[in-house]
Amino acid sequence: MPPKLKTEIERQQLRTLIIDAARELFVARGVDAVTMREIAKRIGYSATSIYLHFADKEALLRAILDTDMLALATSLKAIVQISDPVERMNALGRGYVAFALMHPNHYRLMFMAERVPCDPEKSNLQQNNAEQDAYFLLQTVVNDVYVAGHFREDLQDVDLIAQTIWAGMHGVCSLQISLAEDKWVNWSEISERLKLMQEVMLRGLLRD
Amino acid sequence: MPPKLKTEIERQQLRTLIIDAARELFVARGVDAVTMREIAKRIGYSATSIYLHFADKEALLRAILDTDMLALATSLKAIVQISDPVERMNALGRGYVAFALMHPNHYRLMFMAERVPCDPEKSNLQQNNAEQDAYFLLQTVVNDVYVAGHFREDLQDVDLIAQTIWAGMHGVCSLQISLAEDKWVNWSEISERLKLMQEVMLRGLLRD
DNA sequence: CTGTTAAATTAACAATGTTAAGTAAATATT
DNA sequence: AATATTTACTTAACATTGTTAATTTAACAG
Repeated sequence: MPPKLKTEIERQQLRTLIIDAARELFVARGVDAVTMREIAKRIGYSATSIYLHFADKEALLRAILDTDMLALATSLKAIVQISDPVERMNALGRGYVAFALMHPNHYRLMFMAERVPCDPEKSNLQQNNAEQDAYFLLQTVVNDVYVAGHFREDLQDVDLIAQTIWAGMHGVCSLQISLAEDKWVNWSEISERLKLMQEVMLRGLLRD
Repeated sequence: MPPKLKTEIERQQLRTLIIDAARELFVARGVDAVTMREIAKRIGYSATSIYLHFADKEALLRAILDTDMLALATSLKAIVQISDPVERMNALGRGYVAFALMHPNHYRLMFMAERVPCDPEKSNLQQNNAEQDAYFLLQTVVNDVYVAGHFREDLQDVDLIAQTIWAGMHGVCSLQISLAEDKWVNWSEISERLKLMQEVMLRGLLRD
């Protein structure tokens, strides 16, 4: 019962259907816990049909990650309107953390999983396009603060500063995502942990 | 061919043998990539024998994590000899990061994996014993700095400070472990990223 | 009308975590 | 000493998984 000869558009639609179904399941229960058969069933196809669109489960995951990276960049796009560079940088951090905590399982797949998430070679996203590349957006925003002369004078490496800010935000997010339920630690409120991390970053990086 | 009636000590030895073999394989290739049959083969038993000592693969992993947590605490034990509280806190951070980067796959299992790593109920480790509980050691060291009056005066919550320091160190370590090979980002040297994070933490948390 | 191709399916495989059933030796009981 | 039970293990077996091969059905081309 093959309804035959699909247009390129129809093929893309099915591809997207698979991606969306798979993402929903991956995010809800983790990549390893979701079977190809289950994804297929969800959209009314047999498991093997997925292999007509993706080489294997890994390739399917990569395609999902691509769209999630785009979603992150898109969710941060609006902050470029903020005129004060330091306030813009703060807003970027807040936006990043908001995305991470609102979509913890996406975030886990994107930045915490075993697989390397992004390779410009294998991605459809445009590197160094602020609308698609959140890291480039961070670089840009940090560079603006640098050019405005707000960082301490011994800090001259924009990449290094950006990566340190990222590490600080990522540390808060990933500890929360991995260990929030951990009974061993008496966790403070996530909002307080985030607030203190941002203060520490600003005090540590900016001129007095 | 059962060589029969083992003493409790012999049972413990076999248990440890399984744990050590499993850890070596898990660390080398990841939990999901290693099969129970493979672990068993490595020590000359059949796969089902493992189930006489561990309920399932998850329980085996938990037992491994317990011993790794102990290894972390043990590797940090020596820093308590440092008399200056701030220097002691610095050394703790350096030691933590050194452990993470020297044993990245252990670290991944301990703090980055999907499973909640520690629950005092299910662990054999003693919580609040600095020789077994690295988080307690961190709390203690941070508290010493607090009591010595070195933190900014608006910082009154030792747990919150400790968790923020942990987040900063964890951010550097986990980004490195997950994304060091990522071609998307032009990474600075890990040593520089670590150094800047420590500076930022100190400037951000301590009195001027 | 016939042959080729496209889009899907069902069958089949090897591998995996795990459980069930079996076996042989040491111990316990009579 | 003979038998029964327990212990420590093994082999068989199962259901599930990712994936490939073989098959089906329908649309299109000539």
